[in-house]
Amino acid sequence: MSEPKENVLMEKIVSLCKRRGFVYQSSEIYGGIQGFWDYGPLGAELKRNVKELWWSTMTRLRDDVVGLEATIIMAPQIWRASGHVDTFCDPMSDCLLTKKRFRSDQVEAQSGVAYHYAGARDSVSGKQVTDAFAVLLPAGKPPESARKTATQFYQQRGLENIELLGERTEKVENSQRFNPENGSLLTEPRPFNLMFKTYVGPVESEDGIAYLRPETAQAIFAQFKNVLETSRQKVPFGIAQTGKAFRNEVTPRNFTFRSREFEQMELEFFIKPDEAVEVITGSVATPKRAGHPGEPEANWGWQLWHQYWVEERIKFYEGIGLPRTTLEEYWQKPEELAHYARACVDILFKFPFGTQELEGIAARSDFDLSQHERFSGKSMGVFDEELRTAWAKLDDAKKSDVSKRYYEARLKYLTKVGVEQAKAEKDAKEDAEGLAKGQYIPHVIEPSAGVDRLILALVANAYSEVTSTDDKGKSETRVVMKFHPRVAPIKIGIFPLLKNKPEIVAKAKEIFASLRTQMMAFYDDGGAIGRRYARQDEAGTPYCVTVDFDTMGEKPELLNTVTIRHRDDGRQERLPIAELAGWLQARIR
RNA sequence: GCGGGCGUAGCUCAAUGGUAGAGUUCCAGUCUUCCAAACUGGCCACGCGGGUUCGAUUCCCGCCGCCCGCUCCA
Repeated sequence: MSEPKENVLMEKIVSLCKRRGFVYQSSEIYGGIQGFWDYGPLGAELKRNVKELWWSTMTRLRDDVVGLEATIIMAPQIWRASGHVDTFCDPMSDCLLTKKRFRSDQVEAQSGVAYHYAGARDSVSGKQVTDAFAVLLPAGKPPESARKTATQFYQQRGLENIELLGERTEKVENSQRFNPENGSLLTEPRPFNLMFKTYVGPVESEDGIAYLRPETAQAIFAQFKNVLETSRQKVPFGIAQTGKAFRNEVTPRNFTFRSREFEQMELEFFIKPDEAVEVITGSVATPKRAGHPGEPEANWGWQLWHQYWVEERIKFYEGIGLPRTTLEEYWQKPEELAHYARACVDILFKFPFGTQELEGIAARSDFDLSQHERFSGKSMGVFDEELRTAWAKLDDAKKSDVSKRYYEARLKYLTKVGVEQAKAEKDAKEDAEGLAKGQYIPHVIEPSAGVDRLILALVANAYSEVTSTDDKGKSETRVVMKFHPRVAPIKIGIFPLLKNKPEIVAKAKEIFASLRTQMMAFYDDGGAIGRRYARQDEAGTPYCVTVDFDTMGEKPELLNTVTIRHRDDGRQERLPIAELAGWLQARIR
């Protein structure tokens, strides 16, 4: 699993990130803080580029997606409706003997006789330990085995010649307090709340408790009706949002991969329930083959929409320089799916520390909007004129068939979330009647990506080393960050060939002044030309131009031209200064 | 949260119970005709806090952080 070589690569990447100003540890001068990372000058540009590309791909270049920018702290009821208050708060217990960790509520219940000990004493040194311990034995097993386990426990605490103290027994029925594997007592269940808590208002009282959002998505659901009414969009359409989210991870690991403060890029794409599609178009289209299904059609059911977004997202990754060979698709198995999800595809990237998730594309049915409808008491349904018109033209058999299926789907949701049977049936019936009038709660496809993970993937993918040997036989290794020009932090480096020739310097500065209004450009006249190229290679700058004597007209036919040097192969070509901006724009867009 | 390893310039690595040294990077300068050239000068470090000691970067303890494993990952 953890080849030393992969570790070394990760260490090099972390080191380069710091050296070149991509990523620093947060609060480093105070010793750092676990799970928090800052982006330096190059990292900030890289991240901005990635977010802007996502934003324009997902919203500006599409007719059917609009944006939202919601607050990080929202009404705490949102997190009850979404389920985060419950599922983010798992009680945990550790085995006192082996330190193995358990979800307290998922420990297999056991019965038998518990042997309690108040402590132990070393019969030779006289040293005493007063930690309490207990072992559960199945009924009928000899007490000796409990004493043996307890002896191990006290040996770990530094005693050698164990004399157990205060043994007493107790009958235990269906207890979850003992390790099923060895009978050892577990620690008291301790809550692990993964949501960061804070207080709104000056008084830190229970009433003021609020949470930093653990995902950006819920705001989209909470604002769904407002966006629908003000954006002139109709289902199917999407709402996109990027922003910070916070999770108090048990173990932040792998550099920035699992951070406690991180940024997400999420789309909630709302679609009609399959029953509505069927009524309107006569039948529901389902996936025919793997790969991109093409431009959306009115008869697409949720499965085609899901496949469409998986392929759109992979296309996006390819477009910013993550080849398909570095990615993996993982279709979650039915038993792995969250209870509300119908399907979920993870897009994974082959990180040096393992193949890990970049983005999840979940088909979440109408779960989220339904939850907010129940918890807020506000309708999350939409009215669909097309559906009402089409419904009127159906024959009675079809009406009753579709109606029944919609009723069953709604009933299934309502009973699953714990609505009492009689009320669930009544509500599901109302929902089915609503469908006949053109009303439904939209279903949703959710492509949800982690910005920081993507940055790390781009950095890992770009990292490459070039070893060259000079004529003295001394070899050295240089790092080249092969970012796609679209995401590269600096697009162009501009150098005067010589620093001490004022006219060359002035010309280079002139080019810099003109290009920097259009793209991230960097002027450098420090050190030898080769050193400047090497510095830009480490920053991942795809192109560098150099102003030389020919630019100034030493060879008249080359007047006002510059050399442009390619990062990945060192190749150079000559271009008129006037064409430079256009040449670059064509490559960084 | 548990167990193991680690913590010296930005980076790579030394030495030491008695005021920390090199290479490289970086900055300034001389010199320059396209891939980390040379020379000169300069900046910069014992993670933090206790303890032992006349004196601690070195020994001990605690904390913090990083790496690995366990656990967790809606």
